[in-house]
Amino acid sequence: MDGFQRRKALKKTKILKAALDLFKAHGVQKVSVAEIANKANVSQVTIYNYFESKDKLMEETIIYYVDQAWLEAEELLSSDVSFPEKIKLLIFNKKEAASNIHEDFYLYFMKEYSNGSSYIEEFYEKKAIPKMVELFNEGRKKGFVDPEISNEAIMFYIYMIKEYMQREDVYDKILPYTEDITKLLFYGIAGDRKK
Amino acid sequence: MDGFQRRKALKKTKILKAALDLFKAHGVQKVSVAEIANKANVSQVTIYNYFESKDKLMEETIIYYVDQAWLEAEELLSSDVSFPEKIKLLIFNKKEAASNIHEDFYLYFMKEYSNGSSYIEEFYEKKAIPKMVELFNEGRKKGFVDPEISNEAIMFYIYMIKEYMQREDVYDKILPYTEDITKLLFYGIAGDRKK
Amino acid sequence: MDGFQRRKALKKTKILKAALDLFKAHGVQKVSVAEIANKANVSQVTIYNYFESKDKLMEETIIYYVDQAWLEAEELLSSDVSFPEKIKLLIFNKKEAASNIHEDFYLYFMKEYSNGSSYIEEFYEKKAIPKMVELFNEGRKKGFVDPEISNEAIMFYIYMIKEYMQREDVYDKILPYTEDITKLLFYGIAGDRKK
Amino acid sequence: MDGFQRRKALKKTKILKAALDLFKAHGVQKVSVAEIANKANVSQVTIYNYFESKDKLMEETIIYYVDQAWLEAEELLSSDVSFPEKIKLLIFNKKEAASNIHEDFYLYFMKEYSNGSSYIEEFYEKKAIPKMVELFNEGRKKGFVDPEISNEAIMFYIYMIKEYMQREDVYDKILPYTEDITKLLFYGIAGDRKK
DNA sequence: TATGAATGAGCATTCATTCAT
DNA sequence: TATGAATGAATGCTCATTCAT
Repeated sequence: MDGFQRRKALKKTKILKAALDLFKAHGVQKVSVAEIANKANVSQVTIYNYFESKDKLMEETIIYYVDQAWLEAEELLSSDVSFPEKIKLLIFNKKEAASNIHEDFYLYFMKEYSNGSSYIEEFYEKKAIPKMVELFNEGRKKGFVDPEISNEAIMFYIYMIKEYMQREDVYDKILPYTEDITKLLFYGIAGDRKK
Repeated sequence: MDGFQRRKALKKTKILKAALDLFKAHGVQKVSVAEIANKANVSQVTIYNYFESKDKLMEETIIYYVDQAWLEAEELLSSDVSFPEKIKLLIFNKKEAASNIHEDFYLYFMKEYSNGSSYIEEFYEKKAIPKMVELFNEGRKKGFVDPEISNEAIMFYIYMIKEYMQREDVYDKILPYTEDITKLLFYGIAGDRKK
Repeated sequence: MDGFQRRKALKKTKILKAALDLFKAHGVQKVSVAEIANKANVSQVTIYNYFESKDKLMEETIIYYVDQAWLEAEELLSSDVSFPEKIKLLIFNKKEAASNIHEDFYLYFMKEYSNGSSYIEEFYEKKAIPKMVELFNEGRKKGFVDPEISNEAIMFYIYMIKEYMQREDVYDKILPYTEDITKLLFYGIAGDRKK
Repeated sequence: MDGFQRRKALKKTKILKAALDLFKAHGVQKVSVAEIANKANVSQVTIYNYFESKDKLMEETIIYYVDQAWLEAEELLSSDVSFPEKIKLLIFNKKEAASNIHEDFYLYFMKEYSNGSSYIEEFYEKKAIPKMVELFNEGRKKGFVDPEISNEAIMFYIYMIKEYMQREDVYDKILPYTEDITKLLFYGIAGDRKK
């Protein structure tokens, strides 16, 4: 990558960062291209030169965000803590890049995901899901996970909780019940019947 | 209620219905007052006469929606099926008014709820929560519910799943895992360890 | 005037009063027909039944106002005070119906006057001007008024000052200079050179 | 000022000119931003880019107008004519930028003035008033001005007449009485009693 | 006669996008 | 490449006026 391209990439990142910050804070719909340009200290047209349209910018912002978030998640998954702890951190760890996402942005993110936008789709298929499956298998080996439950269902479950926790209005309300939620995740509403 | 008022109420309902349909389908922000007026076959101004502003219209639309949804939920809760079946239906019953809500509308709904808008808040406090608590207590009596888990946590859990299922992009994907999800809800990822 | 007509007249007056109050307070342009209807406790349509249009309502409101103001002015002019005192009161007497008129209303009033709307025109010609001329002649007889100055010019002068004083933004600022203004009116910027 | 800025300033002036013309002719409230845009041959949005809002545009238009009017007034005041002639010209000189202002615009102008909008306020304090005081002092030295009358009162008087003359409906009617008005200004309704 | 309901036309303002340099 | 300037289209909202009872 020569100087030109490096500078170009830098500027792109600057724009993506600005966009991500604003999208996270106020949602996609409420943020105008002008605001992003302003925050990134570039002209609106520069944004169009790099990203074609607000829609495309949003797509790339999501990709940028996914990449960042994945770095954090991967670190956690590869770390040396017990299975239950991993699960708990995965769900409640507020440090993650995702923290305090404006719901509106999350929606766009999820839509992107389910729309089959190749990058996100591939990211899940090639990176996120395998790593999670690996985690569950580890959990099964250690007796934490019911062998009869499909990985898909568990994943759905975990993403669901995680996502729910991201919501501004939910997190604080639910924090006091962290223990209960964890218990529910592991043993369901019927409780640990072995005890 | 005389003829005048009846007609007024009818028109109001017509507008609310149109608004609800459109909000559900495309979200609040993407639907213009003009579109609602069009769909309801009234003039924009009539909407303003009845509802003051788009914001207020949205509030009333949410109330209208909650009322409708509650009718269905209450029927289910009062019906003569077993506890597990009730829970399952509560979560997966697609017949409910809520079906296929555009996420954006849901966001507004939840914001309304957490903002302490009196009607919704009161609705939960006075109607929804008591009925749910009653359900859980019944479940506990019959041994389906861990006595150590708080009602709040369970409710959070159920609403979370329910809400998640409402999402256009999720429902179809998750349907095949209905059984697994139900199991997870009841026994968690550890599975029914009593078996 | 039978009961019907009396009630009709009463309602008309009620509307005119409401309109006048609002016009005075906020100007003609900022007051909507709905507000007038509201303040007068009648329906908008009733206003249209009586006055045809907002424009016509305004015309009649002005007439109503002129009639009221004239009553006060006439009383003053017919009273038993000296010529200079009369002039002074005429100009500075804040009690008059006109007090604290929103400028915007005054504009409409003056436009009406200069447009040759028959009533106002006639009012001036038949009532106001003759009375003023009478006053000036009395003033001339007593040596207060230069015989060489035309009545028209004096009238213009007095109306001008009076009108200027009506303006919200002017009255308070100018009050401290009341004496100076009066002197200027009587002796001009050159001052009383006889002294 | 480079080419960019020059063109920008030019366009701004073009808009201000259009706005001033329209405001003068029909008043502020009756003129829509669209009309101004049309007359200035720019898009509405351009106006918003330059002036933020209709209100701000109006403020700047007033400033623009004051500046223009002052240029003419200053020239007159610095010219080599007698004191009485200066006063007369000041009042009756129709050439001035102010000519035939719609009253509504004048209201906004005066409101601006009395609201303490810094520019106009400062303009009066630093420029207009000192120059006028200078004029009066000159008049006093030459025996045209009563030493006992305050500058404030005289200024009030002159502005009042000037303003009154600006009004569309007044000027033509009053023109025949120019001489009388001037006499009244100098000697009051009592007349020049020295004669 | 009186009125609640309804409306077409208009307004200030915002925004994603393109033009011209 | 980068940008200041410009814009068409749309939006929420208001108002004087008319309809229908």
